[in-house]
Amino acid sequence: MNAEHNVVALERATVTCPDCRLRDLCIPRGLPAAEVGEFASMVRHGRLMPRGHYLYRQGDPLSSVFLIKTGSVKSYFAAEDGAEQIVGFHLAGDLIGLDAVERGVHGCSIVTLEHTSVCELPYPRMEQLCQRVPDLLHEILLKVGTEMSRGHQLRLLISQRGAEERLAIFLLDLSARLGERGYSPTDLMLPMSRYDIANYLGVAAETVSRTFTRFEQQGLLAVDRRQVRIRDAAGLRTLTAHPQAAMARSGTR
Amino acid sequence: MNAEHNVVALERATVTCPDCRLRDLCIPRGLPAAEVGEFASMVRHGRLMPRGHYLYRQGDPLSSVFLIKTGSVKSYFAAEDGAEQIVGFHLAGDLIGLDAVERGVHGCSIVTLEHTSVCELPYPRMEQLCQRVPDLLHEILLKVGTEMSRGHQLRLLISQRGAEERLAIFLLDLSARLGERGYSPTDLMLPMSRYDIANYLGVAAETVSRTFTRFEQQGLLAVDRRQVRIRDAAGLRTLTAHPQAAMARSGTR
DNA sequence: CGTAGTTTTGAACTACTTCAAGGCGCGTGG
DNA sequence: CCACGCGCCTTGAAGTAGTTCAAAACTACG
Repeated sequence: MNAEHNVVALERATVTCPDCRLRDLCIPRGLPAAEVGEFASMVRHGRLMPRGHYLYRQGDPLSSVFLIKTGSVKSYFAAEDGAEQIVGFHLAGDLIGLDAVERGVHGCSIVTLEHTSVCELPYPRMEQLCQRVPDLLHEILLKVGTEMSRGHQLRLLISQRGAEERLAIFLLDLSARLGERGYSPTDLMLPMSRYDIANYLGVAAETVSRTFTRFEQQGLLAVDRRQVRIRDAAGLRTLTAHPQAAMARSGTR
Repeated sequence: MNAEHNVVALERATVTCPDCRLRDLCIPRGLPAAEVGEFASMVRHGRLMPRGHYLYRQGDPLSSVFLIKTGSVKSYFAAEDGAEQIVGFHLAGDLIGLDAVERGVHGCSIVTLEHTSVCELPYPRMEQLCQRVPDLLHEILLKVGTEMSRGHQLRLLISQRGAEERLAIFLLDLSARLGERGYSPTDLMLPMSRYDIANYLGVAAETVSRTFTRFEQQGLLAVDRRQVRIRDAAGLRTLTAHPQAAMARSGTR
């Protein structure tokens, strides 16, 4: 009963932007103080959803963009023949949904990987606000640009790096992002399955598994199911410096 | 002398947006007629550049965005260790430079692959105009979004498809894009080297070469150096339907 | 006509995939 | 509270697509 009472209390306690713990990671960080209130008033705060819940699906019309408050999601899209590609994993503070600006229709699906709470911002309002508040537009373009360059680096990773290097980079990147969000950068609780990691990194799930065990044998990691402790970050970073495939020639000369 | 005279004449003949042959592919297509003139006045039209010229380099501050009028370019970025990844090939009508919105600094370099003419639009002016003309913002987000989803598909292509399928898709895509621009969709003059194609598709250059010859032996293509004729588009499309690697499991269930 | 860059071809090698099977952990229902 | 069953994960062994190395053929261009 006490527990139930707490849940209700939590849901009622709509923390708005000025008070939010993620203030410094989220969109409002770029806004002048005066505008934050207006921004906050457009947002539906802290919607809770269980694991496996879809924020939206590929093909849905764009209605809102979302901000992850706690938890994590994966985004993926499917080709006509059913092949799926995980586009990315998103953590607290990430902005989601802008993939749909293309045609007003979402290009990929978003599923929660664990209990997750999100803030929801109706898209039309966001677009209006953009025109009044130049900084907001800038902030959003920044998010989009970051995602794009992330995608490019991932392509390089996948097409020019071996499996060990891919996983090392994946773990270091995740570690850094969790660190930015106030979690431990050495003790990671992976929210995604090996299959997800494999798909994301462009290798077979078995290869991911084997690589994990090899890392453990080398003393780089302590792995217990999805609980991963980074024992030797420097060692992981070393793997990172070994290009294994030929590099691009500049061509055109 | 006659020739020299013509060159001068060409450079003087600054065709502006309302008269441009690419009107329907370029940004102004989304603008109300009244705004096109204002847009056009901000643009430096039809700058000519030889093959191998850089529009900008990775790390350069963002000063302008560019629109390709004729010719083609490739964009690539380099990791710290020197590995390079070709991000994309751009043809007439493509908008270039928005990769820099992230931090005001370009995330990749752009080189011309042949004689190319571009229109240049100073970025600050573009941003100002965005706030007055909502449609322009929309048009730009659309471009960015398209590029993003193109990147995602490419990741799927690279991590889940075999070399033959990658090349087939590459050729069909190029064919379609050239077709949209009024060129022949069956007789392609590839502006990029085999190394470029290889890097873009995430395989070795030798593999690209071998795949080309196999396609020719199968009667799918007629290949003469960079001149490629598509003899059997349907056949190429068939290759496209053969996923060769395991597909993503949905995980999370 | 020679040089440099690009492309093709050949042959050996290997990192990763695929197939197959066993183990482990967790939630469910008895 | 324990046993059952289903996913998830790991491990092994065999196969292969693609890489790497090496060198020759071709093209363009001065």
